[in-house]
Amino acid sequence: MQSFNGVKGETQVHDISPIRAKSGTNQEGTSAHNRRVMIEALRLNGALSRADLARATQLTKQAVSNIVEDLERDGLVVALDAVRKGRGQPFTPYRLVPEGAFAIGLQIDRHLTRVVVVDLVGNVVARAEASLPFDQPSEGVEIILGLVARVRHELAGISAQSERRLVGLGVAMPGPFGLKNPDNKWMMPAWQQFPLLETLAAGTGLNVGLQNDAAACATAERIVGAAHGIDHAVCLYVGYGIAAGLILNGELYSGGNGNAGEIGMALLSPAGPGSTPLEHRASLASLYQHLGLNPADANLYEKLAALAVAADPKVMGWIEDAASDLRWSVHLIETIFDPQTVILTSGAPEPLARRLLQAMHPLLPSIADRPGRRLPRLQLGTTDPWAIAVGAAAEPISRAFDPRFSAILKAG
Amino acid sequence: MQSFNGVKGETQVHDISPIRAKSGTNQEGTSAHNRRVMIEALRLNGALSRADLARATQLTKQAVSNIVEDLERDGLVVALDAVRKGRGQPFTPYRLVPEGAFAIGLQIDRHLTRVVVVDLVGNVVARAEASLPFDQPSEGVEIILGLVARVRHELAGISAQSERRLVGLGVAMPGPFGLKNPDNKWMMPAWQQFPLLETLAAGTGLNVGLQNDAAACATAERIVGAAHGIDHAVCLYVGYGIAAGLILNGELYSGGNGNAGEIGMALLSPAGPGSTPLEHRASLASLYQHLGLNPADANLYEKLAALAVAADPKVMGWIEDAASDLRWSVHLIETIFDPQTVILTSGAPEPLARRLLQAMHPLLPSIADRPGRRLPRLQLGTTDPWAIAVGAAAEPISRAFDPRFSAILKAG
DNA sequence: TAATTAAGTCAAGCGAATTGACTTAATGGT
DNA sequence: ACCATTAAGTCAATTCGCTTGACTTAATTA
Repeated sequence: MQSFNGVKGETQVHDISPIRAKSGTNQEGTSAHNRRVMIEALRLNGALSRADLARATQLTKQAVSNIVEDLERDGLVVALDAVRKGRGQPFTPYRLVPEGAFAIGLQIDRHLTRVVVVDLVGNVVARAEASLPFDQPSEGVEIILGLVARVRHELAGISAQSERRLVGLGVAMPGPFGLKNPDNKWMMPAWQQFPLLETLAAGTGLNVGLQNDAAACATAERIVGAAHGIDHAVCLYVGYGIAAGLILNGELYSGGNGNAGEIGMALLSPAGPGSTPLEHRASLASLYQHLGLNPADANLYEKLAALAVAADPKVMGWIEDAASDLRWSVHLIETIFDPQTVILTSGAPEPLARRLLQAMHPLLPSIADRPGRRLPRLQLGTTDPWAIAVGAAAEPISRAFDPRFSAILKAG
Repeated sequence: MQSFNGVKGETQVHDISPIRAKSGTNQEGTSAHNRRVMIEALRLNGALSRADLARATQLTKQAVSNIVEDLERDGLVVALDAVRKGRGQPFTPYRLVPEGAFAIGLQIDRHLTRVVVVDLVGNVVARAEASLPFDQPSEGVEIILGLVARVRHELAGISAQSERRLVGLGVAMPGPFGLKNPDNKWMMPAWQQFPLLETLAAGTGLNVGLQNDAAACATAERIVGAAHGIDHAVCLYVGYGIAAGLILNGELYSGGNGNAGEIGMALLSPAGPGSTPLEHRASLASLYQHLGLNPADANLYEKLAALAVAADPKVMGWIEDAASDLRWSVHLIETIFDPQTVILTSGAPEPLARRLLQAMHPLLPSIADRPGRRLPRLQLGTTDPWAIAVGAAAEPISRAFDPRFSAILKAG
């Protein structure tokens, strides 16, 4: 018997280091998973009868009946009118109750913060924004807590229960996080050093989670956008910086340290003077610089929209250059991830985003160019500037209600 | 109430399209998962007592006891001598029984095929190889079935039970799979068109699965190599072609169509004449061409080893060029995936691989260059030419015994 | 020698899905 | 108009696998 490498399966009796193992599970995990599966099925299919749910999830009618009854008692689903269709007893479809759960989403951007409240199905039920001091997080947090209190108050008006149904607060801000040299203008260094999550958790009493802005965009696309029900999608987000949100196997992928998809810092060639980070070329920051605009300008959005509609030559020039890099980025993403589709999202006004999308065509050949494709290789996602805040809010909802491996396991 | 995009959560009562949903689960799923967790814990930690297992998996002592008893009866684990350590009753460590399961791994390469039998802990217990006609799969399959029969016969000599304990046959061959134009010399077009898996399944009576060679390499690294117990690792495989095997969240990631990681076809710049596929520059095929060697040469391996040891100038020149591209590839991989480590593996002789690894240093700066790192950014994996076959065999073992989401769910 | 610590077993309990028979309420064929 | 058929959904008993809490065993330490 021989091993192909030096690393044999030698038996070491007892290690000093902590034991590495995944958690086990029990009936609670089973039940939690099945509840989540029901919710996801209703989210993806609109409304389903118990019999439909049983067929779709491979559970017995009886199990489904019990779970649906539970969910109904918890106010997460509601029965619609019975439907007669063909032979047999009429069926009673169930659908999700939007007011069954809420989450708060917080986007922290360079000069601006947005807060939204999103319900179980992804509708925005309250929103608020304010400008933010770029380098004064302690002041900024006060502003944020004020906005959160405001939307919470608004939420309280919706129903008496709604406060009880808040599942968490999701934060989205530019990454990457936790690096050595945070004196990088893309990363909002002052905010990264500040104990943001702890302060927000203490100030709101909610569970707080963090993602980068591209991840939030992908999360938003998955809950209410182009990635709805798609298990392998990459969301290319062109904002002030540029990054990719990765939906792999139906879940957001964050990497070993939460920085997966931060392609803004990717160098564009192996070496030498042409070796520029992607962020310096294909990002709105580069566009602002190209146009000599001040990123803090309050009318920036409208100005850009007007220039894009008018096909301003300087804008078109930037588009052409950026499109070249982005076209190649899509090629690389397709080659590396083999996704079902790539979604282009942007903080830019829609006319600009559309022109950018057009300029990226024709796409470079890649393995994505395969026979029998159904989804487009590249499609436009949302260009709503609130999308990141929505995605931030979608994360706690997804954590609470979507089927996922970790939800089955004990503890953690 | 408003939604940030056109895509509202409108309730459609009953769709014609099939209902999309994940499977539910039940106690069988629970139990299957817990068994797998035990096996993984023993694989990662060598030998553990029931009490250790209970602590590590968060299950109760009693549950662990029952499962261990089951596993012991099934011949998958065995008790070692009791150990006295500190106060309390001595504990009885358990370890995996290598002969508890076997799988056959098959590598199909351009001019060669290798077959191995691997046991539960990753030891190679039988091996065989033969040369293969590049473009005659129907003949080739006969040769392969002959080799498989041979190793199975050898396996039968190990124990009476061993044939019953064969969990499957894993195939590894160059990808990508299922593209439009399979008249590409890297992809072995004749083999891709041939109904290989069906023929092998019929000819062996075993479950058959397929991966590309880089994925197999990553699977091998995970079971017995540098990625053992690491949940986020990318395995960069430099063989005749080049590709990456992706271990994400502790599982191999294959993408939407099974072609994730096939970076050989990645273009090295956005456009223009410099836009070459990576495969044309950083692969052994390019080295053979650079040296004027015939890839089918039987002594290729020894020749390359000798040239590398002697620091042949032509080889060193290729190494320098390839290292530049690979250094950049590592940079991109780190930026995109944020893995805990990148593993360089190769079908090249070890001296050549070592020189290549050295030439890749210093690495380009990236987000992987973070404070508090424990693992090296880049490390050398196996250079054993049998590694791909081992990885091919490891896949069915992993499928049968490793904890994974899909193993909990009902049905297939 | 007695107290303490820890591994591991025993037996009853419990939660959640399964099973199979049953009820309800439609449609479609004669 | 009637009855067989089809399908949704319920009822009650069962089963399966983890949990609970008390108990046993066997070592170390004071």
